[in-house]
Amino acid sequence: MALMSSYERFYEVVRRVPRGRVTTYGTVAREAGLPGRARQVGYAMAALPDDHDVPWHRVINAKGEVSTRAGGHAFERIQRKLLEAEGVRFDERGRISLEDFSWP
DNA sequence: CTAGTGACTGTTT
DNA sequence: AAAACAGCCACTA
Repeated sequence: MALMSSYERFYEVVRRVPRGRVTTYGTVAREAGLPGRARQVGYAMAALPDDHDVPWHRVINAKGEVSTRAGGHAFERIQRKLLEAEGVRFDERGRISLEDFSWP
């Protein structure tokens, strides 16, 4: 696997995020060797194929919140539920403590 | 080719 | 603490 698209690089990084931890878009870009491309990470997540094995729900924004998306809040609700099921705790404002849960 | 858009972020108001 | 700004760049029309 010599050549990988930037999307595939992002997916590989997200696959390394352990259960019960979260990481940010900017961190994924940096770990993938493409610093400053946080927006592309979000774009890559939106473009995930149906048969992926990428824990996309562990990727949140730099504020520690689940990012909102165009179209509706259904996915955000699912994302939060998945994280809570892994033991990630949200505060009363719907934010995660990056101090406690961020990866690496 | 240009222009608009967006699962973002760090800095400055 | 929250909002505005300026970078960022692949994708689409």
